[in-house]
Amino acid sequence: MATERRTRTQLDRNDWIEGAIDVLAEHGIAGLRVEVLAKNFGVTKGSFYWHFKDRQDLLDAVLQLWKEGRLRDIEKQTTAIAGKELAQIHHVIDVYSAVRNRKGISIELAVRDWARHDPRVSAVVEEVDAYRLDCTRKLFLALGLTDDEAHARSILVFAYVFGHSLMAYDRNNPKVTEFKRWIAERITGR
Amino acid sequence: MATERRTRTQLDRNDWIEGAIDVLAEHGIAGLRVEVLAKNFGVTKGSFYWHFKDRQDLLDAVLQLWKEGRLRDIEKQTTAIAGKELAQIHHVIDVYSAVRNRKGISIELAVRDWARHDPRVSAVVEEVDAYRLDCTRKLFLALGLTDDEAHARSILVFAYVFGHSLMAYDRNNPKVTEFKRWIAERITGR
DNA sequence: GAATTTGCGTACGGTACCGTATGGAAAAAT
DNA sequence: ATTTTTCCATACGGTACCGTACGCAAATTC
Repeated sequence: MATERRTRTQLDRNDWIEGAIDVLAEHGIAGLRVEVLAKNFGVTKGSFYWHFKDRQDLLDAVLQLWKEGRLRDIEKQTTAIAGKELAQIHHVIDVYSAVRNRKGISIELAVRDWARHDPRVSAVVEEVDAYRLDCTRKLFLALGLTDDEAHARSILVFAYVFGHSLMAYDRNNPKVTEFKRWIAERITGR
Repeated sequence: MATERRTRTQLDRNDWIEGAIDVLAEHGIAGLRVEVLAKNFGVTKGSFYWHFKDRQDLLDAVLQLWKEGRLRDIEKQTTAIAGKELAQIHHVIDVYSAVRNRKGISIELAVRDWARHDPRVSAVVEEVDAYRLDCTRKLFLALGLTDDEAHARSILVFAYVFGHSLMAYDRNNPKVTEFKRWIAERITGR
């Protein structure tokens, strides 16, 4: 009998931000409205405006949390045991383009679309991109590649990963796994 | 003295659709509102609702026009003189990721974002993707590659192209042209 | 040249939001 | 046990849309 909201303690700022990221992933930045978000939580916006100055305040917080999370994640995904750098790069490609990571991909695409209409967001995405490229480049450098080649390959890694998630090609193709494997080897140079 | 609208003959359905595509490229599907579009043309929405049943009617027309244009374009860009297939693939990569083609890229990204929230749009994008992959695969096949490898490389071509346009990395890097060249060669296998 | 059709303006009701003001219950502090 | 603070509901005014009803002038047909 609707005890969920009753037992559930009150919402704090972080709950709102995480809920907002869910909505962002599902409906994009345009669908991230405070009244909709409040309805999702089963409360009214009276609650929202207690925790946040206005909608922009929430958006700023969402962006900040996303940025921190992405920076921490790429750092974690690219720390390799010495001698295992190649496997680590394959791991990065796999993790960032994984079918299991649907929500992560949705968030990524939603933020990038958001960035196309907001320079502040664009700046953050640039920062994250730069760091991702940097981390990945280090792995290539450890493999003995030149700086330029390591840079180019890093760009290819992420361009492929995000481009792939953007495409709506034969997902149910049985050979998809083979193709992905083949492509990954082509990108890393084996 | 504002003769533009006076000398300019009345708007027909196609004018509205093309204007809509401009707005779509700049503000995304969420920013494509009929009152805004009307204001862009310097008319009221009374005009719009004469040419269109409702907003969805316009969106359908936009999607249809986009689809036809993309199908025609990829066909045109991938018809190669015998023996010049490799150069043609490089041409495709160049054209679809070109900096000059900013508007085209904006439209592409806007449509793909639109597709993420509308299955009808998603279906069309899938169609276009499939045709693009098919056309490009034929070029690789002409180079003597196996069907699987031609398929995988085609996926890589477009994943890279769209992924690259999605990324906000060092655009003002002087070495960008070199990197793009290097990557293109890596994708085509030289 | 009167009648019609075409293309658009004006005016309206309705919806979905944003942000504010205010009140009030429950929890925490005193 | 009051008082205070926390957290949320209610109610409101305002904006930006959508779609419809209707009017009207210019172009077209008769």
